[in-house]
Amino acid sequence: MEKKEISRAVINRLPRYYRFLKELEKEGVERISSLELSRALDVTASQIRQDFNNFGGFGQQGYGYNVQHLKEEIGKIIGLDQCYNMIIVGIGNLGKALAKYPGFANNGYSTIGLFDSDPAKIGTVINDIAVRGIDELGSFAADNEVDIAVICVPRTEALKTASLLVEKGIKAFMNFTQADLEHELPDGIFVQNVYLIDTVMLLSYDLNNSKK
Amino acid sequence: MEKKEISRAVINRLPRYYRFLKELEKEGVERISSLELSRALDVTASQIRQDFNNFGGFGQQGYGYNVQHLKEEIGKIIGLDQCYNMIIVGIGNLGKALAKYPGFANNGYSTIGLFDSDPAKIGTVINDIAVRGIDELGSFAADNEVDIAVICVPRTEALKTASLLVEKGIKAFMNFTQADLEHELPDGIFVQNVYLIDTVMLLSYDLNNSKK
DNA sequence: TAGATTGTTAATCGATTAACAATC
DNA sequence: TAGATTGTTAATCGATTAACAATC
Repeated sequence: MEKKEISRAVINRLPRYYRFLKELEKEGVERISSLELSRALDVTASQIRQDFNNFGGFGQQGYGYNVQHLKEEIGKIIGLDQCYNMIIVGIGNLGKALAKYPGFANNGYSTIGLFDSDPAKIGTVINDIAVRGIDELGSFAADNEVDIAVICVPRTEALKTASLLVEKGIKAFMNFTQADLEHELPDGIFVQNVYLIDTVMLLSYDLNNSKK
Repeated sequence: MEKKEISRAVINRLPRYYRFLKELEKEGVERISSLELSRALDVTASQIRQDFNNFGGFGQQGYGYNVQHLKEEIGKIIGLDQCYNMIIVGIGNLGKALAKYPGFANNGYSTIGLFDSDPAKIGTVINDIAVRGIDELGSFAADNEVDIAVICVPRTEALKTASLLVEKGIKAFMNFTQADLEHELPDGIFVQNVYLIDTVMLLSYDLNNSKK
């Protein structure tokens, strides 16, 4: 099983490919060429072929790609042939919104636990799941198979929370705080940050640097 | 005013630099070297100096960088010496959470309008702002100085909504839907996507491709 | 002055694009 | 078979890193 390390740039494009193919499939499109894909996705056809060939190539000369097959293969690479259990820690406005967000379940990510330290929230039910106290977090993580933890606690609590979960064996974090978990947690732990502030800042940069 | 185009990779790092410097400033740190920055931010010292030198260089040989000055200069580049007006369109769970999110206001982004099509929501007040009907969106955008629109409507409405706002002169969009606004809207319009699904997908990829 | 650390040029590395032979 | 389009190699482009002279 000799793998030639696949670059992060390629990986990062996979979800986008997947989503687009899923849509094509829904529309009943059967085949598509790299050129057509490139027009729809605003990348070069060459790049698309290169990307796919990192994984062995899923097409056929003279034909192109079978939409359904390509979708499934990319899904497998991402790991979408499995389901994942998520917990959300910190049921503030954002945590609550994520608990209700249908997109996760629709794609195979089930939320199986919600946690907050506020006694007023503990016991309330969101989307059929009761909020548990943060003191139960450790035991819950130890007793259940949790794949991904969504961190929505206040920034000051983020590292402590994540570290506890790492101890209990959780390896993947979706981080909505400004804490730099990636740098602070041990190697082999995966962190994806959603830095909402950074995102709007990039918009103001663009607004200020376009008027020429 | 000869500008040598600054690469997006550099721009994308600016918010992170800014946030870290802001924190250093709060802690009372006065000066810092590129080497110290590189340790804290997990990039090379060389890259940090390169990045800053795209804008002329803010340091001093033998001394390093003055934290406050550097923070202010990067802030100016991002455009944080100004304030911005935002509107949020689509007050579902996510839209509501964003309306209550303090991070925006804390960084100079004021939310001045909320819009939804659901009559039950219209008139309700979130964070001192009354939700308006979506039918008022066009006139509101025309009558007020709106810099950034946050798109939280259902995906099927996203392009229509954004197009209307483009007509009214809005140039920057923060997009929480899966719609590919970037590709569909005219040139010169800035879109930042927050694809929550893509983010968790990258975590499942990592989970599946680490166990060696 | 000597030491430190930047600014900046040159070297390296990696990712994207171009081109075309392979082949369906 | 002829046409189409991939898989794949080679060329280009851009971003990161290394190195060091400039200078505070």
